[in-house]
Amino acid sequence: MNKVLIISGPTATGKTDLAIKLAKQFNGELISADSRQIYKGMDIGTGKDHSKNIHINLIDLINPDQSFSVAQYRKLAIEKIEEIQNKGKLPIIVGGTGLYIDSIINSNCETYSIKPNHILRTVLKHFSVPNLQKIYKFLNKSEYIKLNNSEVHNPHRLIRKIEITLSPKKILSVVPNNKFDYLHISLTAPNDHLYQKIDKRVESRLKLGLLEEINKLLKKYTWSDIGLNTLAYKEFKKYFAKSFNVKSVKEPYDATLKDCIQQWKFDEHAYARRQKTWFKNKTNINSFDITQNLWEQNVFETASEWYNKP
RNA sequence: GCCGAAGUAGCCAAGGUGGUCACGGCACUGGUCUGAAAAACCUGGGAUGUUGGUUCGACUCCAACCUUCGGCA
Repeated sequence: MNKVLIISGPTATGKTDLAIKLAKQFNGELISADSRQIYKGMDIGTGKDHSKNIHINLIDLINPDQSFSVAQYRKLAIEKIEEIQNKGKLPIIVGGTGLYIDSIINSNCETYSIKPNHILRTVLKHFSVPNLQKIYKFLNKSEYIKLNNSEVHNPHRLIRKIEITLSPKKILSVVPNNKFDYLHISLTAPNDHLYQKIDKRVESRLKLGLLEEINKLLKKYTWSDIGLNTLAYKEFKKYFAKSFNVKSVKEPYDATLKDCIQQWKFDEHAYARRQKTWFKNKTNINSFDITQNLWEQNVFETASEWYNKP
């Protein structure tokens, strides 16, 4: 048995709920593909709101001040998939981090074998984008001219390209290409529908005590810690800078708090759009619009057919 | 009712001695992507309150009207 079921889609489409139902149906076990739920202590903002008696793998892995990357995720996820398969169960990957999902099923990227060069990154971090462009152009002109307009202005990507070029390991070790028999189900919905759901969820997360959670995190961590550069947290930086003793959300909201909340909503909308773009253009995806009738029934039919096929 | 100020995209907002119908930001839209991805980047559409007047030509000047804000009644 080499099957893996994948449930993806933009935020607020009900991926986890669906995955839990499918897990019951097909004797499955969940693996998260979520780049933020890996952080311990960041629960309300990242939406770890599933019931306690559902076990989800690959969440709560590290503290918000620790770094993590897709290459590490890939390794852990593949190990976990095999472990679950060996138990005779169906691994179900569920999450909205498209890059993480792709690292499992489209593992054609040999650069995963090139580790970050922290010294280099620390230096390059201070360079302007035009200077990074010059450096990369100097090092590898033929690759440089292939960069598209968005890549060439993206400092992260330029630094990584430089890092790869300078890596002593010129002949890249071949990353084993894991060929799982996977079914990729992706949920989607029109933007307006998602925005409404997102806005409601924002309000409910505030009521659940998001601000208290942030307060608690700030006792151990700072805004410059990488984990706090996350939707639902970073927007409140302004508010916490202003008032240190935030106890709870009181209505009517203070003006600064109101701005933070509005910004959070907008950021979530933009995030959902980016996710849709990512999944829209992937091949081999079965897409289901959750505003259509019978979508869930259709998902179960598709999944059953795939699951029962030898 | 009177006096003053202001009316530029869904919101905030720049501008000029009248001259290719107008800077930005947010929102919204589409896209990029492989060891930071809830990140970081790229792209697109949309506007001069209304009606007249002056002028070769007005968003810019003038008048009236409408609306908003402040002050006085």
